[in-house]
Amino acid sequence: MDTSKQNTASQILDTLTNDIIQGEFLPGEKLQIKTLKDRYKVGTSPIREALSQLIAKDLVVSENQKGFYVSNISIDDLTDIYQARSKIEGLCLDMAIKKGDDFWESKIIAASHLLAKYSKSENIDMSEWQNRHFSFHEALVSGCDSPRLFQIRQSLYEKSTRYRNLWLQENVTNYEALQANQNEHVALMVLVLERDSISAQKLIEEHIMTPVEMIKKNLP
Amino acid sequence: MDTSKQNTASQILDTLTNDIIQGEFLPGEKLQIKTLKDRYKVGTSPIREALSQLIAKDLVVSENQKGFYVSNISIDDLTDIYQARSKIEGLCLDMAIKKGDDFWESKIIAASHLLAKYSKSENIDMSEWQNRHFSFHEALVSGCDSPRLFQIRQSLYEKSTRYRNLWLQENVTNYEALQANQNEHVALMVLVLERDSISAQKLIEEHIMTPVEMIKKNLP
DNA sequence: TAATTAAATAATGTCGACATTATATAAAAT
DNA sequence: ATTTTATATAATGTCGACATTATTTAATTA
Repeated sequence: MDTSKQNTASQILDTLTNDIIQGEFLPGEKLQIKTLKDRYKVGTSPIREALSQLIAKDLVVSENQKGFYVSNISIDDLTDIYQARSKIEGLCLDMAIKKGDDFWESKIIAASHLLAKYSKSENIDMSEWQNRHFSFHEALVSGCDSPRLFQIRQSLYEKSTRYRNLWLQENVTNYEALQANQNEHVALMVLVLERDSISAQKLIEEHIMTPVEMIKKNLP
Repeated sequence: MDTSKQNTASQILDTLTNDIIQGEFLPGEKLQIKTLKDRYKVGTSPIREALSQLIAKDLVVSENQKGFYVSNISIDDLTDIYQARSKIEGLCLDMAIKKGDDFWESKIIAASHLLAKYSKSENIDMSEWQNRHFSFHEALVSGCDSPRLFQIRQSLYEKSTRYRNLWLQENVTNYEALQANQNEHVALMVLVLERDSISAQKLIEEHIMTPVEMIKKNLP
């Protein structure tokens, strides 16, 4: 698909997706057609087409003749998403370790350096830290050449991000937690470069599950 | 969502999904709005909303101002889907083995019996065999209580079905292949009931990958 | 006053119309 | 004859209108 010249529906989809993930629209909130039309200054069709795609992505639910609502959140769902995500990440990492080449290794080392340097720095801007964190994990699994697994990974990441954002809004970063986190990253890289798939898989699963308990406690 | 009183868009989605998976519309085929309106006797909106959902489900692609097309197929995509499917099925089975109770075990034994009996029978109706085959595999993973993993499993199954249908149309079933297949089912059940997760996972992955080579050769 | 019913208001889901863009056809040029 | 340009045709994507269904408000009853 050509993304340079999108149609209105696609633009609305991107914006709405973002607005939901960023918590602009809260879980369970009604998405009234008229409100959305006014907000985004477009007609009925693009709104409904975007909402249709969001239904397929599980970010929106609809009831016939009653309209559209942002998908609800729950502790069970949070746990399920993170658990599934950790397993999928494990699969991706396993495949990456089995198929990754020199170029893949170098990408990991580069990304790790960027993350390590920033984690040690004085004033940490969380947005920048998240970029580097994201890139590091992306690098780890980049050797996995399964488009479908990647797509699943991305979709679950998106869903988990919504939960994380609902939590982050009211929480500042904890320095010690960040350092513990960073130690795991280094350990992870070592295991991956040693091609120790079993241990790496185990660690990445634990790593991803780490924030779950904290998010649970802080869920609105 | 209430499925008893669906709206037009949802009905069209179901029908269209089926028509694509069953090969009523072929890979790469253009899905012209007017044609679909005439075929299903509805207006523009429900058609476009259904197509929007199919885009999110990867069964349809669209290009701005050029319209909608059934997603293309390829050997690479076929392989990727089956590979991802086998891994996901492995995850589901692993979790089922770890969490399954007596009731789950009995469901497996019951489904296995139905499949075994039918596989030995004289005149095998493939549609009925597929039902029982499906139910057996469903029973195996039914102990897995992760909605998300199940959803991913279902989504990949749907995609693989399209490939299988494109192949099945021109192929009759091979008796020996069916018996070999059936032997695997029995072995699988034994491993699962013994709670031998590692071996069961290995076998299910191979089991799912079995038809890939044959489908490859017969792809249109 | 609380519960029930009726009327009024508002929202949803579907439709056909229309402007814009792409494609097919015909005319002109090399 | 082939390429290029101009014209005609067709399809897409968006819009507001409207019938249908839900929700709110007011009126009626117990």
